[in-house]
Amino acid sequence: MLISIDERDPRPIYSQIVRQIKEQIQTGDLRPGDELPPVRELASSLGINLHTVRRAYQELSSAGLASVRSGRRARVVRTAGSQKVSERARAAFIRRVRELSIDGLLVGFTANELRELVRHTLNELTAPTGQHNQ
Amino acid sequence: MLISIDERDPRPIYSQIVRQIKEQIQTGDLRPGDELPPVRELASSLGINLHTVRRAYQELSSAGLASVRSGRRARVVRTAGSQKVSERARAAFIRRVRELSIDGLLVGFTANELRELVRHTLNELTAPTGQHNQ
DNA sequence: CTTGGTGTTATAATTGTTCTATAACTATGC
DNA sequence: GCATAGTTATAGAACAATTATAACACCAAG
Repeated sequence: MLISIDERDPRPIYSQIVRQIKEQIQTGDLRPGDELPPVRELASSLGINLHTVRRAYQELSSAGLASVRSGRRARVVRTAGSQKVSERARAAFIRRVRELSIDGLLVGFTANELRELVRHTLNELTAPTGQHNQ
Repeated sequence: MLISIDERDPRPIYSQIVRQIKEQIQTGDLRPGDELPPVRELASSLGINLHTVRRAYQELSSAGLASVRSGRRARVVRTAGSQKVSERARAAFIRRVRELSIDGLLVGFTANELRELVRHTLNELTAPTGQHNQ
């Protein structure tokens, strides 16, 4: 489990953890059924409190990406990424896309550059290489 | 100046204001040189404190989108969107694109759906209609 | 059925952020 | 000078994030 905390990142620690685990799930570094480290273990290895890790696991659980249940180790859920998109989640996500697009344009990217950037990013994220699946 | 505050939105008020002004700049509702309302005026019209509005204006100023200087009205800066992308801003933005892409995939969108969503969003944002320019 | 490892719950204290409230200050334009 | 801006300085309330402790509940393995 490779997780690191960036002190300069203004985002909360639990959120950084969620982000990195999500990334590992998407890239295939974490596969369905894989165990996440125990909260105490990850906490002490990162030098943080167990509740901070717990909160991260809860977020993953709420997002339907991890199964955390008392007594058993937290695991990456088997159905990750294959669920149907709820209407609410869909609307929220579209808003995020719109906001990010606006920021990109205002920062100086052209629409074409943005389309290309997204295309490239998606290729990288969904390419068989690095997926570790099979 | 059409700004509204959503109590249910967990994001801070100043951040909601920034977001909406950015959007209006991008869509052309606010054009380079346009004046923003005085902090006290916008604050009272929204029923919030002047410092909250001030903070929003500061963020816009930091982002290079508004010129706010003592004694004069805050204005939308003329160079909005035409600046060169700094290497740091570029890297930060690419990270955001990657994160949003991962979230989209994990929520259940396909790569094609995401590309299409971005294409559609960018078209809407950069189409001549609604730009109010010229 | 006990034990060890796990997540969970409960409190509380600390720190930083957001928002409000007041008041005074400084800069600009007329 | 005066009115209209943004700015600075406190201060406090409310909330969020993090830490700290301790005990509790659940599960698998021996």
